Amino acid sequence: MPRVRCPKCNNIEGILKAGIVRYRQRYYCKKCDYHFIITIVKNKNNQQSKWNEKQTSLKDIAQVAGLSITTVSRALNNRPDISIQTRNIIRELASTMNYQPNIVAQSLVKRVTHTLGVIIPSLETTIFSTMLSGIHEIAAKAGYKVIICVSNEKHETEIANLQALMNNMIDGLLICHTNQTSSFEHLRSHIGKRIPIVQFYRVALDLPVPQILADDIHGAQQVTEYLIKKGCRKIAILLGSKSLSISQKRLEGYKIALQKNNIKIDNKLLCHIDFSLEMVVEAIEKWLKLTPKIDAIISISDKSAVQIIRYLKKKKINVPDQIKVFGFGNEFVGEFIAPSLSTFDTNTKLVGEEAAKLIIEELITDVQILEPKIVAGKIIIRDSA
Amino acid sequence: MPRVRCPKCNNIEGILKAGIVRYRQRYYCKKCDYHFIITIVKNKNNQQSKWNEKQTSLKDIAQVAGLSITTVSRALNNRPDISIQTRNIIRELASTMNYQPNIVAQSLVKRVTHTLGVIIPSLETTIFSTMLSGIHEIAAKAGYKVIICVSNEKHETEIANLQALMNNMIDGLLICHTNQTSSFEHLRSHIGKRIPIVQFYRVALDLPVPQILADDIHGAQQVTEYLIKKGCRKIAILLGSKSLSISQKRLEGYKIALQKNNIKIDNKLLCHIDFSLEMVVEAIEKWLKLTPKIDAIISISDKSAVQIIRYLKKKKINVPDQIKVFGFGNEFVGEFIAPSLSTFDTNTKLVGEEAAKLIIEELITDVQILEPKIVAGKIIIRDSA
DNA sequence: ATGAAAGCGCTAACAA
DNA sequence: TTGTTAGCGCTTTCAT
Repeated sequence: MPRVRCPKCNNIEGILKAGIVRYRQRYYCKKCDYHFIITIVKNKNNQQSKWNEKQTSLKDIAQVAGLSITTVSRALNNRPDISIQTRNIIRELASTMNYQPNIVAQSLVKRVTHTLGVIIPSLETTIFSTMLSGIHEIAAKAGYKVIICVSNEKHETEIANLQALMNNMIDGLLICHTNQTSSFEHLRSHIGKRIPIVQFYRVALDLPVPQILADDIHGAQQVTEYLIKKGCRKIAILLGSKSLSISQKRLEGYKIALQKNNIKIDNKLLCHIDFSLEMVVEAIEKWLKLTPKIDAIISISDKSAVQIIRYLKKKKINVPDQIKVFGFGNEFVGEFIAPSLSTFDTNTKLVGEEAAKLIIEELITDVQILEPKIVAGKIIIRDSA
Repeated sequence: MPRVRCPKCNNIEGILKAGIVRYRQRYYCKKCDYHFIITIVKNKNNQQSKWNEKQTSLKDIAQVAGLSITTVSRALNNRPDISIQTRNIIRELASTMNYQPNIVAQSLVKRVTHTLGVIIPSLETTIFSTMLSGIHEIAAKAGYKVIICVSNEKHETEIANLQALMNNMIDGLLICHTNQTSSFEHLRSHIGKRIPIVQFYRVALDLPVPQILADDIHGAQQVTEYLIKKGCRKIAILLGSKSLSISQKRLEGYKIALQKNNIKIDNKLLCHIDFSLEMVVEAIEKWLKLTPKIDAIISISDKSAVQIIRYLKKKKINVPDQIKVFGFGNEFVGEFIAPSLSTFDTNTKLVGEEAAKLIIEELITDVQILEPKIVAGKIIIRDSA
């Protein structure tokens, strides 16, 4: 029995348990023949009102129940080595005292936080928030919390975020790189360490880190082949940063399709941009000056594709008759623009889900799967092509 | 000096410091006349490789430096009461040993996690991810992390999320209620306790909890008045759940505008839905059967508004000539649909930013501002009205 | 079945 | 300027 002091004679010996009253242990002091119940000591410090509302801890419960902290912990954790009686008393007490375990303390001792860190380039782009949604959904199901860091497409912010997360806050990290990220040293120093990492969507292919990819090669290939079948021969393609898997792979798929159909690859038809409206416009203007005229544009994002369509409309260029336009991502807007946008649905939510599954799997089994996983997508034909 | 044991004679007394070699304290044992440097003890447990990569702790640094943990802590926290020399040694050592403070331990002792919890109904709706983006931006600037919980518009999930967050994980909570939330008991029990709460966008108006609102009344009023000015008299309005501030306030603004212009309020023109496409269609179909014919529809969201426009187009009803359509939210899609969507820009990102500012302010100053704060928006006129 | 004690990594009051 | 000690709330051996 833990040390209990008689409130009357202040004696510590000769204190006996004397039944339970309203879930509280009642005591009897032999020396002064006194019955008492230990009441929770209220914090009389009134300066900061909100700190009075201290969370009840195991200690508080233990004190009231007249049991040791250990026993209370065991009861609350459903350990077998405890009598059903005390277990029930403690659980009842915990609920009346509104006990909530302090998970920070739990994390410290267990060295597990059940929290996943996610670094994404933006929250205001549909594909990213959709992937995040997928991640969150799986994480929540598996009992993991999700803590987000937005890099705002800035490499330095990505590095800073990484730094900020790698201090025992998280059990695992999911990362989707910035558009400008071309060096991966910041990641390299964390590979194989305590915290598992998974790259998704935009990944560094040659890094020994598990990765989940959209089906970029096949997607781009399918789209390009479709356009060729429709008679296009001068197909321009708008890409993101050169160092990103997403650009590389889509370019690869594009090239495969052209080669298969014996169409020469024209570097003037390739353009790497960072997706600001100005750069989109700049790219189109450059393309429109070419002869022979281009007859199709594949855009790496639906948002840009939609802007392209609008620009072409303004220039009185008919879509799809003169130029066909194809997007990537199947965002909401594509269905509503006129002409409605043909696009490759990369299944972004599933990409997020798979990424979360992969890392949780690794956390549970401690097995790493380095083979990149590709999430299938599908081509969606609408009016713009 | 902390206890140092001579590796040769295993003696603990008579050990002297003997200079510093490569940032490490060198010792001299008087008894056996032996110089030594303490090396970090490697974990030889090879079962789980990744646990070998234990983070270096203050203790490790202290041991290597031959100083106490306290001193190391002080040096790393830039406390004034430390000699510049040791400070530099320790910092250098920390960086070579790649020290990262364990913020879980810090949180436990400081009782502050620098983490904000956010409960939102969805991540796949632009307004919510935009608000989240605003929250995150401000939080990041103030050095707070953000942990997200998605309620999926389910009341029970909201309750579960709340429960999951209220266990010392977070310093403050930002909540945007579910479409179906009508009882707020789950929140009530946390009001005034240790963790401050801020409601945003969709709030329970009568709860004594700080709140950030979009300018729903004025927004709806402005929109309605604009439509009236354009000659509309039978203006239908599509709303969300009755218990939400957002529906109530927008309805209020709508009614004010009608009353001001002596137009009788017709309950058949009001419709509360949950935003599934089916319900949108159902609502329109009901309205289209009315005589005299409706001449305008105000939708509580741009997404629904866009669906309305498409439906009307399909039914060969001219927008805006026969029926004008107005949305709320100024989402990306509105600019691209034909006819382009007139909308009330609720400035959602700013709503998020203000919510984050409010709670961080409260965390820092411990002052609560219960006066609801309204974030101004602006009406955007395009082709649909 | 229950309790004492150690320890997770860190901070802070008090000593020296 | 530095070290000792206690303690944050919890889990986990090891006794009993």
